[in-house]
Amino acid sequence: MFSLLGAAHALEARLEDQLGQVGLSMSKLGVLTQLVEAARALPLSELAARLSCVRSNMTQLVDRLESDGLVRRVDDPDDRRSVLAMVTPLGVQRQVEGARELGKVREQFADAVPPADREALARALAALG
Amino acid sequence: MFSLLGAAHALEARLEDQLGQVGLSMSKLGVLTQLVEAARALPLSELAARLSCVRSNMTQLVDRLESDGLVRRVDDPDDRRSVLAMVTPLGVQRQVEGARELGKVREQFADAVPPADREALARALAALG
DNA sequence: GCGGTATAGTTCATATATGAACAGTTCATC
DNA sequence: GATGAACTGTTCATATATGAACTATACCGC
Repeated sequence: MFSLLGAAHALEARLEDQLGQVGLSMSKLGVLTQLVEAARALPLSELAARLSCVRSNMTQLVDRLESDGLVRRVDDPDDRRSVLAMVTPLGVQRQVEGARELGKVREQFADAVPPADREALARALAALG
Repeated sequence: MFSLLGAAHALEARLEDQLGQVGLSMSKLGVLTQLVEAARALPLSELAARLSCVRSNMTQLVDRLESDGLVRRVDDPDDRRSVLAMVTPLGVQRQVEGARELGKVREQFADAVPPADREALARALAALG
């Protein structure tokens, strides 16, 4: 159990480190990726739901993304309660860079797992979901 | 890669939840367990090293443990720079309760992994360490 | 239309973690 | 013995996350 937590911790550290080279974090990249994939501005609640976190967390995350210039808050014309997060051109560019860095880590990860154990690993992890 | 992160995240949530029932967190239980196992007061740096975190984190963690009444700060008679964390009787009691809750999660975890995949899982996780 | 309920985002308090900067202390070496 | 390097814990700023409390808005049933 603790090897799983340890491995995940080490992996997260490597991810944060790699993303740090383009000025991102896993959380920030997650938001940008959702916005890029949706190809439209999304309400903060929608983002919170997609990234499985509470709304107050998204408020702060978008605050930071906004002050990084990667996202802009826009009023929702259809619902005055709602605030949409819209990715900026710079944000799109960063998302691409972040995804590239993520890909590198993914490769290293794949290389590190003994090929014979991949299926069993996937199965065991799925059983824990 | 993301199933690993997801599984670890879910596991952590279950752990925190279970420990929450006795008023602890993984971090707090970690400190208490180190102190109980060492059977003596330990300097905060030593605790930080054992739990692989930075010293400033330990300062805050011990602050919270102290206000919970589970730990006391004591001057180190041999080194005036050093501050020792000493577990209180209540802290010892909590550690026992926390370890019991941890054991429950460990059992659930073991039960969830298909027996045939255990070795491969261990091997794969070790390769990622 | 009104009233109650649900939803959206924010704010606040809190927990966990990092890293930089700082003050006091120890220690090796000259 | 003085000096400088190394170490101790703390403080501060920051990032990430949760959950409770709050305001404004939307919507449902009557």
